[in-house]
Amino acid sequence: MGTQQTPSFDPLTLEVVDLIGTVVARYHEEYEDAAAEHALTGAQARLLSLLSLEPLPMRRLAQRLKCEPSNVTGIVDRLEARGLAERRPDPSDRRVKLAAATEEGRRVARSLRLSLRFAREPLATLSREERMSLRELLLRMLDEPTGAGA
Amino acid sequence: MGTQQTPSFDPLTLEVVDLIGTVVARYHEEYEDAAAEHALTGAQARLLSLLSLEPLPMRRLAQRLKCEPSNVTGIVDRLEARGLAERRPDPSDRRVKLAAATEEGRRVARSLRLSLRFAREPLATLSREERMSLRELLLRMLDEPTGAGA
DNA sequence: TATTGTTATACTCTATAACTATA
DNA sequence: TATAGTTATAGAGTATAACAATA
Repeated sequence: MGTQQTPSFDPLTLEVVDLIGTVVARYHEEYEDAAAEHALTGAQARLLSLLSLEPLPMRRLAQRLKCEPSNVTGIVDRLEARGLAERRPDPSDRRVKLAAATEEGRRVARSLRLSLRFAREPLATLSREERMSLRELLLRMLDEPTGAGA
Repeated sequence: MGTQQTPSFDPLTLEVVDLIGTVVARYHEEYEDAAAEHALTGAQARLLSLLSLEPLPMRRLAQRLKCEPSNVTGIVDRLEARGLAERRPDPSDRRVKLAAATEEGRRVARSLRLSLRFAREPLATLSREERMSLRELLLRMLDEPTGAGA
């Protein structure tokens, strides 16, 4: 509306925001590449990575992936068709289906994790002390839940 | 190949990588939300943001967005249908079409940029000195082009 | 002959709404 | 009645291949 209130957009902040944007772009690129190397889409890779830790109800998967439950059906379908995931009944609630990674699925997930070069290369140039600094700064950044609004 | 070389996956590095993943997720979420508030998809928002700086050939847009040129056709089509972008001939090469943001498109792009809360809120908790430290660390991280490979 | 942009095609992801089977 | 998962549908992004216009 009309006059903007100039929200702390000083040059330094803008530069840092831009750098974060670059990190985000790089991260995504490498994640998609790593997924593609395993013939997985990004969504499939993310879902399989979740399942490699523990079986989860379809509903929970949707929450984790921040998408509608109907989408999870299709993604799990495709992983299941390739033998990377399976559906199991939940003994305590017969409405629930637990999605779980197969042994092959866990193997692929581990391979995917290891192929994420982002983990070693960019951070490899940082010393242990610098990594600790970075950890602190990122923690501070992510601290407030969603911002106190106005 | 074969035996993995255990790429410096110490606890600290893993934690930092995880934090970066969280930042990436948060950034994307907020970007998508900001785009949706303007009735734009993420891809449309990214393309429009590029055009708000300068007109670009379709081919260049594809390179910037890291996608195939055929996809750009559709995205620009949708922006054009809403009066946010337009195609112009390139005087120097009649094969080329320059995509450009309309005045309305630039207005939306600016509004989008301002609504990216990620710029102020997470960084607002950091002092100027801390922001400078963060900038240095991020620059160091992004320094090496793509990793020296093997 | 090579390049630019487009079209046609197919697949995946996405949200919405309606459906089923449980609870 | 409420919830979990699915299906059906439609829109958008994506890559591939083939095409017209231009270089």
